[in-house]
Amino acid sequence: MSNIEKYPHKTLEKKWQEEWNRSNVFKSKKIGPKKKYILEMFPYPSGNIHMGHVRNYTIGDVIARFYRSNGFNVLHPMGWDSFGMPAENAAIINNLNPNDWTQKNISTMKKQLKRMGLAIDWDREVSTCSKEYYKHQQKLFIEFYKNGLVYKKDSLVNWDPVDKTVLANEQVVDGKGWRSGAEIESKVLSQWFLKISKFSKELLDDLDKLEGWPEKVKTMQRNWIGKSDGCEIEFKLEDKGFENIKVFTTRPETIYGAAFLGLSFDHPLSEVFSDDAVFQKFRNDAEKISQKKELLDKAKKTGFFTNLFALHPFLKEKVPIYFVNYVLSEYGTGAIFGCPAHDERDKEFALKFKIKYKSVLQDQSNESSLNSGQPQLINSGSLNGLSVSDARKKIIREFENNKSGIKKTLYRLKDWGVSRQRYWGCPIPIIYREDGEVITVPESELPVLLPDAPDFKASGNPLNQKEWKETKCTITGLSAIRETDTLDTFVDSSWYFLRFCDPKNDKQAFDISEVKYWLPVDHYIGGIEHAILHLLYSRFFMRALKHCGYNVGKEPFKNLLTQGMVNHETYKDSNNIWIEPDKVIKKNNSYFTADGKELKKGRSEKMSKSKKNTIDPESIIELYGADTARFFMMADSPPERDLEWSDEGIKATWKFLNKIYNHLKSIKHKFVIYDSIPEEKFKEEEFDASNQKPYQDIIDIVTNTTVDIKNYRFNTAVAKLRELANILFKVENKNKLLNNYGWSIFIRLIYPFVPHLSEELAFLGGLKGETISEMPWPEPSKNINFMGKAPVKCNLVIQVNGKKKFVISVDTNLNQDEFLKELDKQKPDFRITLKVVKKLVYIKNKIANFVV
RNA sequence: GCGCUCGUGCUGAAAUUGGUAAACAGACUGGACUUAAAAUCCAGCGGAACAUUGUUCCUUGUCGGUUCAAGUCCGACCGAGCGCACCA
Repeated sequence: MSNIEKYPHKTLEKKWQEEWNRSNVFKSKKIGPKKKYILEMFPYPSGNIHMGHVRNYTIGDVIARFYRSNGFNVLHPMGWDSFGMPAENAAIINNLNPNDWTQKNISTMKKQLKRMGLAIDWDREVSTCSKEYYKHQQKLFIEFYKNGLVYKKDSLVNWDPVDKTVLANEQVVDGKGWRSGAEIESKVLSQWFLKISKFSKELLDDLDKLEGWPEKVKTMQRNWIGKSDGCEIEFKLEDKGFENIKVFTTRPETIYGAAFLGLSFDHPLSEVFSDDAVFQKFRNDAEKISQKKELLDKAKKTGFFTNLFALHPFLKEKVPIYFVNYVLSEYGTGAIFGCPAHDERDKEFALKFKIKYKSVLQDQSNESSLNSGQPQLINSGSLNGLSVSDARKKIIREFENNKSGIKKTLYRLKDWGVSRQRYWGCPIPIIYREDGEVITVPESELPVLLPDAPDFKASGNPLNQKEWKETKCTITGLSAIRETDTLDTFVDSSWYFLRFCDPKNDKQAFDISEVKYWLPVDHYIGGIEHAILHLLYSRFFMRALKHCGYNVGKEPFKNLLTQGMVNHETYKDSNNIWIEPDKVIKKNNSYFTADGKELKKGRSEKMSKSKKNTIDPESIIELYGADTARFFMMADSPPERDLEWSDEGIKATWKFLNKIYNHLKSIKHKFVIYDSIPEEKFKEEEFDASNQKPYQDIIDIVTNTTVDIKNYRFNTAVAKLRELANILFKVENKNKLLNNYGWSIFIRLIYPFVPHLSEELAFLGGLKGETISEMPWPEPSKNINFMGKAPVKCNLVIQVNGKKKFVISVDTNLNQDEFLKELDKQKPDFRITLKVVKKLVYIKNKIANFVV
């Protein structure tokens, strides 16, 4: 057995968790102007926490504890995104009640989170599946409805055949369900929509103001909203018996190159051909490929000629009209003008149908266009000789003058379909009366509760049953049917950060003064996978609330940190079956199972059950303690990058903490609370020049660690803390006072990362009646003038022609002449060997470059 | 095709405003302690050359540019990851 004591992480962590609980030190108070709202994306209660949670919540906790120590009122709450399909699926498979299943998971995961030692105000806990929460959500839905932000319409929807529900566009990834992975089918259903498209412009423009968001997330949202500046052009038909055809284009200046019109298969004009068998064949094929991404990618351009012609708005020419299979019905007007000379798709189509076309832009390789730097318009009437941007401006004016076109901006963002044909979600508070009226449930009758004991044996939506859906309108007494769809769970998470500000309010979703005080969330931490889903919906909700008259800000999250995944090595056997890494035996770069079968080592991938490379946080906390797990999570990689899990890494982290604990115990350190410049204290003892450097280092580390944490650079903050420990191990016996001071600073700086150990070390060092959690952060300071004595020495790099030659140690703040004198003293030969010096660049305290 | 992010040792990585490249770790190697192992402690750890333990040179994907000075700024190219995409 080892001769040093293993540090008692279990008893120690339990002790401090109980102490924090007892003193209720993390309760949020609404006093004074300085606040910080720290939030991590709340978890879905799936059963147990995983390493991704550990990383997410540790990052948030470090930030929360840091700002609390820095004198801010911190709101750091936790809740549960507790509606959703896994509960229902578990219920169907194991014949459980979804609510029981969910509550059990919440209580397990709450215990696990508490063991991590998070500084959370648990009094503010919310759970989206509780009627106290969804009651307010129903009220908000009704308000949105009354303010024109909710509507119902028949629409072609994304149908997930595995989860048996509709998905929003954002939830379909590469044609597959984001959760089930099933091929998504198209289906017409009557659906509820939230009018997110009303705010397309704002949602896009305001991204520029979100300075605290990663560029990547903003780009993803920009792409998703998809703005196109262009022009809507109206073509008259040669045969007066038909309506004009509107097309949308972002390149109106190429109008003189228009060789045909292309319509989508379901364009209104298609009705004319409903009896035409050839057209029907085309239409069926086009419809099919539009529904499956794989078909779409492979499909060749094809079409159907209508034998109709449109008139070119400027040329007296006829333009043939085709139905084509590559124009989307839901974008723009579902019609385009084809310009084969300058569009690859139109070119492919024109070649196939032998449509004649001409170029309207100078060839890029042509000499005259090279001279001017940009191509000019040709064959384009009044536009000839203009650049693309000038021609565009001019042609839009001409369209608007002869009333054949209008400038227009389109957005790709569509309204948010929120109907889900599932039981375990928030009921939509709408009833359909027998007289045909659709009305909202009166406020006094809210919440519309889910039935307690649903019957999952019958197929389809359990709400779609007589006992629950049949009701009466209390105003008219007429009988009515309840809406049986429930809301998408992304609605639940679109306002939970508002509810945390005032979680117990029974009368309203939140009190505006509470929200005004706490919002926006100052630091929001979560996975990149919500870049366009949850984060866009939440931004929409704020604007929707504002539209309904709530005096809330526009942006919910001021700073966003998207943390990377936790990865772990993977192995497969010869049958491509995943093997747990801890069952792998390594021999000279080859890998085997216990019974000798050779394995292939795969890439390090995100921990997942299917790849069998997960590590259970509970067992890690059991073995090494929460502090070790937390410290390891923050130590190696920057938070936004992926983190590689390694058994050696976690072990080495534990060794470091163990070493600190045993060392401080053995030297019987005394915890002291000097502020940043404790010079008077130090005067009491002899304090010679040998202590100057370590003292300076301690001060620098306070400053730099503080800056690092503020900027999310936790890995470098940890490196500096290790550096400080290394310095203090060396300093140890030279000066007791400096040593105590250094370790006391260390204990306070390491507090956000390993709070239990920090508290315990201060306690062992004699801190009584107060805890580190209640103590202010050591104040970073600048320009330390050491004990009023001579300024400190510094290293000066001597370069010749920009290349380092050597380093000398000199007094700080020398001017150039003083420096040269000092240089000659230390290296008498150096300047002689240089011969001719053309130039000397001298930067105080940093560098001297001799150019020869 | 369009956009974003990023290329640094064996590995994770570090390097305020351009100013000592590789901090802090992991793995590895050697040594001390031990009957032995573990634990712990000490030392080494980008490459090359000359030389016998110090000196010189090279090194941040490639090529070029700006500068006294470039991992950092600019341009082109190569490569990786992610997002969007028949969006007119």
